Amino acid sequence: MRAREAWSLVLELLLAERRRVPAIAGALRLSAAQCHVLRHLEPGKPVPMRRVAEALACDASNVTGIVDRLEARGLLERRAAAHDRRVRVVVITRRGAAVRARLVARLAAPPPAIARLSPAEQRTLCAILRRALPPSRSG
Amino acid sequence: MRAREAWSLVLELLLAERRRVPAIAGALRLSAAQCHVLRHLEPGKPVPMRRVAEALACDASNVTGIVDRLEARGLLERRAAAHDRRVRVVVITRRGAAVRARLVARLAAPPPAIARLSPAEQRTLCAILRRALPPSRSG
DNA sequence: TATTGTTATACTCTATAACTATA
DNA sequence: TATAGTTATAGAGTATAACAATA
Repeated sequence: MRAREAWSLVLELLLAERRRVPAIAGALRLSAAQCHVLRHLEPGKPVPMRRVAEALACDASNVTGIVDRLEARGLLERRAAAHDRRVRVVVITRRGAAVRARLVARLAAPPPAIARLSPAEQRTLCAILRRALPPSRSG
Repeated sequence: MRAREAWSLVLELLLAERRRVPAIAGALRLSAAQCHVLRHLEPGKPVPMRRVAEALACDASNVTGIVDRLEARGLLERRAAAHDRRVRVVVITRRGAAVRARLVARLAAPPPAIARLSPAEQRTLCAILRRALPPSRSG
């Protein structure tokens, strides 16, 4: 059973890259949670607050403050939902989309650990990870 | 170049397992940062505060509070270092070591994504990740 | 009655700056 | 002068509980 060893190696990689998100976030004057929200908001696709809370995997009460701060910077907007007046949806603004694009680009840059692998190893890694991850997944 | 794709898949796995550490921490009534500290402290091996800060990759001023709370629960102790009276070292207690053992065991349990891979895939994954990770690494 | 979003509250992590005691 | 640890401070994330508006 190599599952434990494989997992411990993944954890190690995870630990090695632990500062990556905070560092990229900081360079864009964002927090990690704010990055998650921006990343989750595709331009032109409104998302209810409740869905944002699920994406962040945190209590809904926290989303109020996180969205407040993003809205104050003009990176997203709150709107009323037509079908249910209890619901408020969040939409990324043009300015927010520009920040999001930079964010996504920086996150996508592979770290040294991945870059140092040979093309063949990278292909194999892709194949295995595609098998490992559940089929239904959202960025 | 599959590096970007491989990295995006690793990020996805990372995202999928994002709640793992907080969840395990919470079950042991610890924060994520406190878990990192306990994990870093091998029984019988004192570590200077400064090294703890490096392990957490945060400013040294934060370590004071984190260690304070662990010390208040009797999970570790502060001691004076013999060679340099400015330095204080941290040592895990017997009680702390017991909590640490449970913590490490739970962290080590492979998640579904890894467990669903075949033994051959797991072996290959191990081999690739060992190549990816720098040789000098500490848990 | 149940759900959505908010507010109030309390705790922890985080960085920066200033301080002390050593070196 | 420089370093190790602390304190003070401010800002952000987190959970729980209570609340108003709506379903």
